[in-house]
Amino acid sequence: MVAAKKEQVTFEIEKALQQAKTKGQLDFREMPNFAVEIPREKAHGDFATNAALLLSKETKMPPRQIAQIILANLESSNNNSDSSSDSSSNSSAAGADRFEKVEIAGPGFLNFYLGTGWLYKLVPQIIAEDKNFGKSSFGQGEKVQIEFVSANPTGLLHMGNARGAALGDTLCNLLKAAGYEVSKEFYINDAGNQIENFGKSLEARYLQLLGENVDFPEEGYHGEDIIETVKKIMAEVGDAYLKVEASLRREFLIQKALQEKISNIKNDLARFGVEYDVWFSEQTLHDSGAITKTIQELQEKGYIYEKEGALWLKTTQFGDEKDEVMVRSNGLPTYFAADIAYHQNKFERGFQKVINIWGADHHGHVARMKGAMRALGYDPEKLQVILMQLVRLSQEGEIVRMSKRSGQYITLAELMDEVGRDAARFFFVMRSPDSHLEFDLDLAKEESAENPVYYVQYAHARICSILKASPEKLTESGAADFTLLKEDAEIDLLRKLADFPEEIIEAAVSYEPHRLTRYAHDLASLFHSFYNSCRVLTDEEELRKARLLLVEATRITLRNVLLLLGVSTPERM
RNA sequence: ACGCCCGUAGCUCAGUGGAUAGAGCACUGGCCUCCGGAGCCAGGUGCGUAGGUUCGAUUCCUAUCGGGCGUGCCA
Repeated sequence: MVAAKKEQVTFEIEKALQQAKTKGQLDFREMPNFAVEIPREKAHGDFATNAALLLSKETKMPPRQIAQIILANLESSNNNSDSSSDSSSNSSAAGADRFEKVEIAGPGFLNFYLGTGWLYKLVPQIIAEDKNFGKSSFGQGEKVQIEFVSANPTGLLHMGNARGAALGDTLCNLLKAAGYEVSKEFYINDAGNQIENFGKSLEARYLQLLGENVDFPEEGYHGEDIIETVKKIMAEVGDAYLKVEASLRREFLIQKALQEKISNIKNDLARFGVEYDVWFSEQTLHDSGAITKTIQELQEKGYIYEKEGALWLKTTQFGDEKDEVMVRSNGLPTYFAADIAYHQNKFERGFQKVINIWGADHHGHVARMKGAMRALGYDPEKLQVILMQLVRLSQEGEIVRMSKRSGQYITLAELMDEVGRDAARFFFVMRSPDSHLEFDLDLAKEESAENPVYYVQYAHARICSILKASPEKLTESGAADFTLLKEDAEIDLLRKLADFPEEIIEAAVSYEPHRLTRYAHDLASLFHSFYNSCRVLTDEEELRKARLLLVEATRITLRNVLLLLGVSTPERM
């Protein structure tokens, strides 16, 4: 709705510029790339453009004078349209869509005032669209694959994984709402070195629990959870693997433990509201020969050479500081080689866009991976990596150091126990991925009104309460005279509701889920203000009906945005 | 040493090549005969520093300082 208005404004300005050029009033070669935006200040109208400022240099004229010319041409084209529509039986419908007024302001901005007519059509539209309000076909069904979390199955999910989960899942919801076809994927690193390590750690714990005196591997996983896992396995098989060959024992423990770990991860993520479409095993890439095939392909294209018994990829050709090993001298492919094969596999599956959410500690990997994709003949632009900065945990004013090796970290499960899913998800998505998110455990634990998620949910619950208390059911008052909604608080609320579909598109295309929490908070805030200045259940029947429907439209929008965020929508709190 | 990210109010963070840079928390003072006070309204010396590009820079560029991360035949 807003988008349509914006297009109209853009179109009118272009028409006016063209007209001025034709008349010889303005001299420019190409249509300037002017902006049409919703001004920060309400006093600056519904839309504003900087077209005159941009043309100042080329035309060698003062911006305000240019604005004056544009304005004059806007008016004359408006008049033309008006006179043509006058011949129709009723010109007021067309007139309502036209600008109420256009002003020159500041250094040369043109401010457009639309009036309120178009806003009054909004409420019934939102109510009719209901769960679909906000959705669009912007993405035109483009197939997008998004991989996130992909935590090593050797441990539990930590805060960084939780941030990735919240961001990734919300981004998926956003992209779907914006008309993309999205597939969510978790890449299971169930092969390679860390699995070897995992096996050694499991074995050591197993033998220790059976009373054997063995050292724990230096590079092993020291976490308590490994012991728990081994205990569970022992409850099933006892000491049956005490005296078997070490490699068999290790293999058994690895398989059992992986099963248990992955199932834990799945459960924790599901509890966090995240369900994947695909769980992709790295091991399958080894088993199917996909990695070998990828390496061969790179070799044939001349990107691979041998040195000191290892195969190297010429990543320096892609701007890397040094080349990377693909196959170690012991014959085993590296994680990097597997990851290239994995990404090739993604493109082979026909995705037009492939998104990864990685921790910032992997940033060195981005250029290499994009380079590898180009080497394989794919457009690296289609691979989008969202880097998120690491989560800092603070408690009692101190930064808590987290390390997977040492097993010192707060898990996703613990986080949900303490602060709940709603608060955790909202909190993680609230910050831009670029920010070093500081998670204050004490504050989060408090579960008090300090958490912004309650503020938004409270608005929703409050609305539900009003609707319940209403003397008439909404269906009885489907129609209303919305022009009765004249208060500033009402108009502000309507404008915010109108923004929602475009807000989704912008958040989706810029991969910025945090815009959504901002929108949710702003909308809740405008509702609370409205609530305090306008009584909904007033004795004036017509006004009551109009306000009830406005409130219902607000409820729908709040619910839809919370749904996108994966946050619950309580009717009572 | 080099590379990437960040530096905005007391704290945690938004934001933009444009008009008077915002929110939450904290602090102070108001607002319930009335739909939920987990609410509303009012209150602020802030864009790390120095140059440059521009009609206009907090935003873009360069340098510099401070913090985080990375630079493995680990993942």
